[in-house]
Amino acid sequence: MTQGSTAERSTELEAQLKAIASQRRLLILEWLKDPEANFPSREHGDLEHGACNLFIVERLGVSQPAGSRHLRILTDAGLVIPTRRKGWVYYRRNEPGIAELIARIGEL
Amino acid sequence: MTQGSTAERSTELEAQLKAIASQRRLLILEWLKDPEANFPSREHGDLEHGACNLFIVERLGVSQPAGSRHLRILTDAGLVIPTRRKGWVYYRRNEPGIAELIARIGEL
DNA sequence: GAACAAGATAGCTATATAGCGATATGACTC
DNA sequence: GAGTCATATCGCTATATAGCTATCTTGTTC
Repeated sequence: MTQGSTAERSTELEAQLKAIASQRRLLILEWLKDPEANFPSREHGDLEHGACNLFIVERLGVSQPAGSRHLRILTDAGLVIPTRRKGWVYYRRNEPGIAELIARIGEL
Repeated sequence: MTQGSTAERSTELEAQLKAIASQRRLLILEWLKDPEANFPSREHGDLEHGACNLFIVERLGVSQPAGSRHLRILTDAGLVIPTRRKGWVYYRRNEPGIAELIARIGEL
């Protein structure tokens, strides 16, 4: 059984809903739809893996720790995927995860 | 213009997401899919208008004020519709509102 | 219109969330 | 392997949310 109980699934859904119930995190998800358009390239090919944490934090206009936590909440909810490369962490949308959340909300 | 600004719409979306990012409120919406099955009838024909506040509070297992606030949050978010009748308030799902929210989340 | 009952609001406490600055961790670079 | 830079975590404060009891408001009934 890779599937949790109903209660666990409910709690997970609640966590995912809380993850997107934030203006800043909605913005992050929106920006990550098109990293090339929304963020500078740190080096050739970076944007394949999404946007550098550094630029997300900067664009959010919050402190680095605050941005880091928003990204952690999105990561824990399975909505973005971090990729470590060189000294940086790049974040991209987890499209299957997002699609699954949308499907579950569709059952409301 | 009946439509608010983008910022207002975003804030409204955030409020709606926060409204459903709660186990208790998700339960209320679920129960209201079938008031007849989930709640006793207060008098003939009541359930057309949804479930009586009283029974929702009781089934939630929280105090009356706590239940009242949950219902207010759902009402403010446009997800349920209250109907006052005799001494009671009945709540039913606002299906168009829920559908609109689902559609907006689908754009995530 | 007096009595009563349902629901909303007020005032409070406890917990959760979001922000910050400071610091620890981890990974490149030399 | 020492230094440095990006990111994560810690410790704190401020605000938001959720619960309670007590009380106010409102609508119904007699």
